[in-house]
Amino acid sequence: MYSNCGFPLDSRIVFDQSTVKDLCLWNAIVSAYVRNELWFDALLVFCELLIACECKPDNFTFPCVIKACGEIMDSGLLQSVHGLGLKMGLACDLFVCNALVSNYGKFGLVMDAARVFEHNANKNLVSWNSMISVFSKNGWYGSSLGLFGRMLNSQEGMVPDDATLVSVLPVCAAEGEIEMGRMIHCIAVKMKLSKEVKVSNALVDMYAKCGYVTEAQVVFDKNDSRNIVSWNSLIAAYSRDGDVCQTFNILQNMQVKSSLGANEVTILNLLPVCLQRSELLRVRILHAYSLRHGFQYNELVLNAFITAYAKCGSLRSARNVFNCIENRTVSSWNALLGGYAQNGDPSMALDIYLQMSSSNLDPDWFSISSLLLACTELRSLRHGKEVHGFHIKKGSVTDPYIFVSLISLYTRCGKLLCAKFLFEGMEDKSLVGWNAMISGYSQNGLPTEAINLFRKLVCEGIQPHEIVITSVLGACSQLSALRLGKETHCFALKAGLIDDLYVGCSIIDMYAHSGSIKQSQRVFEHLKKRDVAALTCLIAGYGIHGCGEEALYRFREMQMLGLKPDRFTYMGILMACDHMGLIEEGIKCLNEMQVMHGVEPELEHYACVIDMLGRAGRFDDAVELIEDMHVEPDAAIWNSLLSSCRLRGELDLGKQFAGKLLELEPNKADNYILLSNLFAGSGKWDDVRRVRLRMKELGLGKKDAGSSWIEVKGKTYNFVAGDKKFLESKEIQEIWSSLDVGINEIGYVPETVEVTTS
DNA sequence: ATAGGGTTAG
Repeated sequence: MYSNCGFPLDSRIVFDQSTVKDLCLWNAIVSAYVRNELWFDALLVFCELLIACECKPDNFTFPCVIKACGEIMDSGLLQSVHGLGLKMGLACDLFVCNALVSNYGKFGLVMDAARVFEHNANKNLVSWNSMISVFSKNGWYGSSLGLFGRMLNSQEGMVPDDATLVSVLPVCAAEGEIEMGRMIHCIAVKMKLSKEVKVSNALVDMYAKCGYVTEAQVVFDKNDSRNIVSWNSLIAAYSRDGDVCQTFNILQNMQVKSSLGANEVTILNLLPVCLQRSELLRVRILHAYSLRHGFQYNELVLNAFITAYAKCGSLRSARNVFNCIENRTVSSWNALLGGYAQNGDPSMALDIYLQMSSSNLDPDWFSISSLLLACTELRSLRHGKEVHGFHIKKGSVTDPYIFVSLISLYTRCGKLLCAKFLFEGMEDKSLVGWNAMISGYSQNGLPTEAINLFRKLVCEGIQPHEIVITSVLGACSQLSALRLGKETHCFALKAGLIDDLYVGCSIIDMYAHSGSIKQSQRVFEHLKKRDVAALTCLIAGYGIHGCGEEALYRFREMQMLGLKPDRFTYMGILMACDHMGLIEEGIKCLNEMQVMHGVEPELEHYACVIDMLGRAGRFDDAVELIEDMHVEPDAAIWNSLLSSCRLRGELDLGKQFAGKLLELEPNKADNYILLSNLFAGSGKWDDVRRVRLRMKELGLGKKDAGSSWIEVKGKTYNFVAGDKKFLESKEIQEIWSSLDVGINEIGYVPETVEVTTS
């Protein structure tokens, strides 16, 4: 009697006072403890029962004990109890079997659960549901759906209930099995289960995870009984879709229409959609709300805030959240580590890793993955190799993420053979893996290899996605391979990937680099959505083609449309100005980028303007600008000034610039050649000899030979200066001679004083 | 029934 009132202590007294203890009494006390979640007490009484030997536990005792084993997370004990049950001949009992199945499942012992399930001769609905759920919760998705099918076709005529549907729907969600999901939706409607809150919520979740946000919304709208889980699922749907506005609209609706407040899960669903600087305020508001509601004790919430703050550009706030965590787990460290690695402070990421190791925590695969990203960003092969070594030492689990990160690390550090070795060793090469390798080739100036690998990918019957197309277009662009580029453009059209903004940009860029700015413009005009990046590509394209005016026009148009130019846009416009010698416009752009759009000029931006000034002979202005910069000038800047001095015969200034250049790059042959050409231009032959002697002393080889190539009927021909391979062909020689004559007639006088060593 | 952190691209 007491056992039902939540006073196990009282029932214990009654129990202890009884002189004759029958099984009924034992069972009452065991189940009282279980009901009150006093698992250890339940197990102790069970032991007492066994020791007392007065009576044998039955098919009511066992399920209680099995549940207790599951709750205290002791799989060994569970197995012992199972053995005992077998000995007592209870292993075939329906209730014992069902309890065993779900508790084996809890420990991930799926095979053991399945064995018990199959062994059970009289399965009821709970048996089927339990097994389906065990498969589903342990990631055995195929088996879960398979068993669901078996259940529908079973001879016992099993009819699924809400619990069944709620177990299989997450499987469809995880596997993106929209067809199966729809079928289950039909079953739910037919059986009048679709209005059950749990079923309806699971449906919303399933549609959302399969990418059908509208359908998720429809299911949500059709059901009037909603709880916080329903709202959370819908919020998650829009958040996953990256729709910031809708995500927060739903939140507002939830608060207004149903007067429900956000809980921890709501926050966890809201935060991932905040991944831009512009969402920082939202994160701060959510943070304040969370503090007010005591969510700061939830580890998941804190980690999510660290990530969100980092993504929104406030690494300081991310750090503050982290500092407030009392019991830091590997996950908390990982959140911070990833925050620094992904958001522009890779060296801090390495620092965090050291701190993490010294606080006795063992980095896991997530940590390694972030570390590799940091090393890649830093182009630090040394650190990268260390991390790789550490990963191998840890047992080197073949995690696809790690593989891809390693490939990316090695390609970014120019070690393509290492990358290729890893790529070929990948068991199932993911699309991302293919892309890492393809873009690796492309980034290292090996566009032909990139395209060949892409062909291989298509031949293997893999369907490429937007990102791969972007990489391939980048390779085409480098080759100026118009035909190949067009082919890729068509491929993207056919594959329906053309509406992606990145793809659009790459196509514009590819046509511009392949000599067809008209095509770039046409592609741009046909874009469904024009963003900053697309306009930037077009502006840069105009720059390449010497259309400075058009570039400036588009640049103004962009601002009128209310689009904010970014650092890439400024790079494009400055290069266009540089190309056309539009110095004043260039200087104006440089001056306004910080003031008007908050884009801080980087070295490349300065380099462009300095190059312009140098070409115009305004060396004083150039030097003044260098002194004003808040960054140290790099070799490229001195190189460009030195080149300008050579063209203008500015010997003394040139020598100064050369000094700076050689300080930074003392071992590059090209720099010495440039200096020697400066001397040659002024007839200082002694100095020329001196420079060349110095080169010999330093053991510097020849300058890289300049080369050019052209695509004719799909075949690419390479030309290197001094190459006799093609010039032997009579036709080419004849054309060349006539060009030579023509160019002289217009007044071109070739410069012959330069001395090259090639 | 809803719940995190990592990989590829300009």
